[in-house]
Amino acid sequence: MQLSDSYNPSDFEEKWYAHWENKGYFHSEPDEREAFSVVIPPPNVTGVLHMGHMLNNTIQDILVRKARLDGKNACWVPGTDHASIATEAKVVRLLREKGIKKSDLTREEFLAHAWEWKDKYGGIILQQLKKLGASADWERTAFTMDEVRSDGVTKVFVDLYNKGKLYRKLRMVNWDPEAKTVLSNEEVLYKDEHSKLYYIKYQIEDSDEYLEVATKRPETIMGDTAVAVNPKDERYQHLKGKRVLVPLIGRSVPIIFDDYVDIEFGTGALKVTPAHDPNDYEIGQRHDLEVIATINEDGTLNEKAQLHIGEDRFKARKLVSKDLEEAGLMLKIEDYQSSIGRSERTNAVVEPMLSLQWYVDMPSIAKPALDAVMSDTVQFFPEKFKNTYRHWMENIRDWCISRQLWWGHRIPAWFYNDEVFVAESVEEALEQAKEKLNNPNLTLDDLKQDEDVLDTWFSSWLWPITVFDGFNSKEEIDYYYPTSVLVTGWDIIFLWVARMIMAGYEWKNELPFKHVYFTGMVRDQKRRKMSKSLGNSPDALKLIEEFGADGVRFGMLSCSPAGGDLLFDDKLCLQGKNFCNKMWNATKLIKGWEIDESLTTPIGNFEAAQWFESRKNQVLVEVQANMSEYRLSEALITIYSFIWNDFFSSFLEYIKPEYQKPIDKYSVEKAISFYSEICTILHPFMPFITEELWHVLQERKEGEDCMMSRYPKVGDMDQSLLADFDMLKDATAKIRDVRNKNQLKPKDPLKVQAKESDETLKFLERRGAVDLLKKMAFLESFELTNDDPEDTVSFISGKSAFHVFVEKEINIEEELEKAKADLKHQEGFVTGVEKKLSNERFVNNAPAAVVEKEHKKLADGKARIEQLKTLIAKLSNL
RNA sequence: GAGGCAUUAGCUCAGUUGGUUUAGAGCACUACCUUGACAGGGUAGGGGUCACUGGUUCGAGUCCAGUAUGCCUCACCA
Repeated sequence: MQLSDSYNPSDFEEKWYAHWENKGYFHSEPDEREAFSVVIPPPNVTGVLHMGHMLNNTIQDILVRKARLDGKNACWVPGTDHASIATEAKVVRLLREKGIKKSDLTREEFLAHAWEWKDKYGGIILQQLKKLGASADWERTAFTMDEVRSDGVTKVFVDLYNKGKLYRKLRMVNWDPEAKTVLSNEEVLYKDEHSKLYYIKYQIEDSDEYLEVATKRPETIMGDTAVAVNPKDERYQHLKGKRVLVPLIGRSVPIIFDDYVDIEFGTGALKVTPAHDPNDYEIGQRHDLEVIATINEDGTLNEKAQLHIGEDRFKARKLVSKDLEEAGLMLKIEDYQSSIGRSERTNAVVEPMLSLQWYVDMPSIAKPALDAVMSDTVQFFPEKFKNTYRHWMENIRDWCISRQLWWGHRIPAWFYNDEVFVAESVEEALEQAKEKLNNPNLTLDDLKQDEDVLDTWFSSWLWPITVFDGFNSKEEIDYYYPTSVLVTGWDIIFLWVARMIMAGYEWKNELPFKHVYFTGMVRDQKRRKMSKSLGNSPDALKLIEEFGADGVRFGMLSCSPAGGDLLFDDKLCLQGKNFCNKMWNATKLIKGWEIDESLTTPIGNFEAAQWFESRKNQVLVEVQANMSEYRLSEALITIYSFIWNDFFSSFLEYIKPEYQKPIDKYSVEKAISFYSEICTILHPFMPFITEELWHVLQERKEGEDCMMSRYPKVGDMDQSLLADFDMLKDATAKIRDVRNKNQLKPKDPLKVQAKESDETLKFLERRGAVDLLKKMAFLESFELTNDDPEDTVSFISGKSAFHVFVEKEINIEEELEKAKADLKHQEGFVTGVEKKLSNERFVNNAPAAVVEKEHKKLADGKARIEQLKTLIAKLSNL
């Protein structure tokens, strides 16, 4: 394959993705290999790709591709969820634009529209994931509302009901007046917002006295059915048995005494509106108060409010406030900060309402799930989320799962008058009804199915089971379950992660995944969460267009510690793209070399290859350690600097022939085989460029693709060789520095002598490394000496002095100063070590290896000091 | 109100169960380098008393306690 002149990702990214897909590389079937399975956190079917998805799916792809390269049977199941509220809202809006009102449609008609929309636009996000390189098994694409997944939902609902872990109850709920549905606690987001505290006078019945009450919500006073004070409150003892009149409407309500009331807060008197406040409702229950609901499902006041009927609750607040002022009943209005709950999906202020809903008894299923995480059976990365998880699980509350919507799984419960029958089908429900009611004449028409659907999460929590058809067949679920790792954001730890673990234990009696990797939240440079409304989120597809998928993947990953925030910056993608460009050019260099088979391999090249092999093994160990702890960012940086520094800057420079001279065959073959291994090592992170270069580097057989290659195994590391090459690198850098500081040309040949020592003697024996030092530092000679030559610029490498003969006036002052500073540093170092070693308790208590290391540090330090002192003496005499 | 997490170079972060030549990386910065794979580049360099105060230990960026600052989660008083 030919290489074009410059790196241009759009030239080949689509080509390779199509190639992989056509070859069926993404598809997995159970076999005898070890399985590595991952289920995608199903994105909302209405969604489009944003930065969070990019990060999350890049990470999954890295893990899956790595597992594949390790020879595992990798299976990444993609799919979407039906996003009840969001999708229904979207479809309602689209219909409205066409002039169709939802209320004019039957349920069936509406659902037909919704499905039409879903089939046409749903799942765009999955197509977008392909641009990112996601190696998901598209043949397995699942949807929470398809047949298999729906079937699981029904089975689970019926099962929980039969086990007595699911029930229907009248309760104060979180109502979303915009979506006109109830929400679970987890779908309500609380934030401090500015509001006002209104101080209102309630006249005491048959008296001129007033009782002052503070409230945030004057528009609810028409629903008041009592005013409460604390029984210990001295101020109100005389009001026992008295009643007050609700302002504006004049209803007479009792003054009640309840411990709940805080004497310190406000006026110490609380208006009680049982229909519209959870705490008031409980007080109402205790005191047997009337419940007067004054607010409609859509947040407007109803006729029970008597005033401002039909007005929205916020407008009504202003109107009632004005009424009160006009009536002289408003004492004062204070600014006030308080926590306001809003719907996660619609952002509407949640209205507490009394409503009959279905609930799952969570405490009854939570324990195994809590234990699994606390014992690390299910392991969290990072670990700190165990705390959050435990806290929630130990205080878990029942889960409200019904929703007043049409788009979703309809609740499998049928009513006959007040009797309810829960079954997998209406026929079964009918059988139950006939038996229970002892009425064989009942027909299907007599039963009326619950109108509501289930919370979307009630299908998502089964995802790791249902994507493998785990409620119906054994083959796949036994092979792929439990899945290997779940990659998701910590923001849905309760909404999704905890519930999946509970479902896993409830129905599979087993964990759903072994590891959970919590990604960070993608934020902008000002640490703001990226959001549509702020407009601070870059267009994901445009980014890919600009930097290439590999560049974007690099950018996302190079700054994403697990669980921490990710401060996204375009520049990181640019760095990724530049890295690709560098790899491209290095390939051009290698492919441009002319091979002369008659040339013998220089010993330097030979040793360089041996060194690189050892260095590679070091890196592999490091990468493996990082990957196994999900330190992906570090793994990538390790690989990045290995490629750039060790392979390009060192190895290729070591073996590079002189300009326009040919190279020996061995060196090129080594370069190509190393580069191929590098492609495999980097492939999980940057799949496209590595596949492209893999094929450019050498002709490959059909099916011999980088994506399906094998990850290199860790081999031996020659520590002595590595040490010699460290000296080579260090000495080269320092000689170059001498050139820089003395304005010597990079290629003026220099003479260098090193003081004879055990390490320099050893280095000299490494003939190839010596050759390379001469080559890299442009030396005309390098030899050992026992003298301390004059007229040289000197430095210390390791513990040995190196002398560079510069044919130039030396700035003695500067050299002396530098040497003295270095000496001071070294002396401080040695003093520290000596102190340690003179401490008997250290020598006696520390492990032998540590003590020995300290001895070596001391000896090396002393050797350096000696060299420096000699150098200083020499300079001082000049 | 309860709990959690953080504080390391100008910025963003590593520092893997306390011991690897008295703290690392990327970006940013400085100097020099441009007809040679690559200026989307090369070569080298400067920059940190690891928030503060005590303690444990032979040894602390790493463990403990307290202080300060910041962030987050949960539960909430109208």
